Amino acid sequence: MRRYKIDSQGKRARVVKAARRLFVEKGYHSVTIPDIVAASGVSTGAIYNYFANKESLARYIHERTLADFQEMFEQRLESRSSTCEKLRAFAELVFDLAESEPDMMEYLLFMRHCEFMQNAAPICFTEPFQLIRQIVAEGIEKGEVKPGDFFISAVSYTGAILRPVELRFRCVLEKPLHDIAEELIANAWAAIKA
Amino acid sequence: MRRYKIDSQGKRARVVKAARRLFVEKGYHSVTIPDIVAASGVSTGAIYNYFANKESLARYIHERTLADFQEMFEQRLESRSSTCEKLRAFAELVFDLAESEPDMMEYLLFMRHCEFMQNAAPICFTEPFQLIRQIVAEGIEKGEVKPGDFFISAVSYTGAILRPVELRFRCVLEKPLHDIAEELIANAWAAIKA
DNA sequence: GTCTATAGCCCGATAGAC
DNA sequence: GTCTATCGGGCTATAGAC
Repeated sequence: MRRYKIDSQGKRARVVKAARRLFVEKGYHSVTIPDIVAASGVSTGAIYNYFANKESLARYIHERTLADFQEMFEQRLESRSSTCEKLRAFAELVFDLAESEPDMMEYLLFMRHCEFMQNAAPICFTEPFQLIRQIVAEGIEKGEVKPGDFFISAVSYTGAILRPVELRFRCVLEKPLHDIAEELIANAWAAIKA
Repeated sequence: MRRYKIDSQGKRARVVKAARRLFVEKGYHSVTIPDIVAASGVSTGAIYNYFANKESLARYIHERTLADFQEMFEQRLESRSSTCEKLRAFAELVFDLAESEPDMMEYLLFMRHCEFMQNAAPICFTEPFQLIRQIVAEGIEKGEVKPGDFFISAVSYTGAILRPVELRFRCVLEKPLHDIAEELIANAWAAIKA
């Protein structure tokens, strides 16, 4: 009852890892199959054994990356009850991933999936960001977030958190995110708290 | 004493306009010369008469777009004295441009210039964003912005302003930016005010 | 399953007429 | 200055041996 395509030497995973790194760095269209071959050490023929074509490889990477992020976010939310703490969980996850899984975080921040999927939803419409908006909406009901449009408050918060991560990757911010995390989280919360 | 290449019918400008739109939409590498020919109504030969190659067209567009933004920003700063008002000038410029010059604003937000210029400075290192940081630093000195690292406060503010613009372009935000501008500016200022 | 070699296609840039 | 037609290069995806 096993999958019909066995990946005995983890080649599939190596291709995925190398390709995501390259896609983020150079953009989907700039990455050639020979590039992926060189970076992963897996041959052209083997790549086409695991993926129908370059586009379906990109789609697979996209889905996996989003699903992994969503799972991590939900896991960290379990122990948090107040709105402030839940939003902090998002910020901390993002800051942690920027250090421990930079490929994943850069993908989420910078990847243009429209280069290979014409009519896919923007990332900010996907589950994790829907969840953020829901948390903010509940925060307004509970009186923890200032009254107003929950959408606007959610955007103000995530903007104040995600922009520093972008600038850290672009080497504009010199200090590691962990050193300035508390100040960033405080600023973001000050923008929307009741 | 005139330029040696005359552009009698504004073809050069039409190429620039069409190419910037296409570059933002599809990314540098996805845009082909035939695409630009179709979108601008200018022939291949004429395009190569005005620009040495595709890359130098992209560089020209990049420089012009940044310089235009910087000029507009400086102009709007002239009448503002307090830190809050200066930062508001930035926010209002960005919101206005998103409506009146969406191509320009999308270019500034989304364009990956590293696709055609390998070692160019990130946009956030360029003059307009240096200026923002300077304004915030002065605001801290004057006691208008809370004490701390001016870099962090500048990033928190611009993040809370630019993210909504991104989401508006991605059609995640349904309301026009002008309708929610005051709330966004208030949130961003709340994040960093003294 | 995995490899190498290559077919077939499309793009950027140019040549040469007007 | 502007056009159309085309060349050479480099890409994706496949063929066929192992």
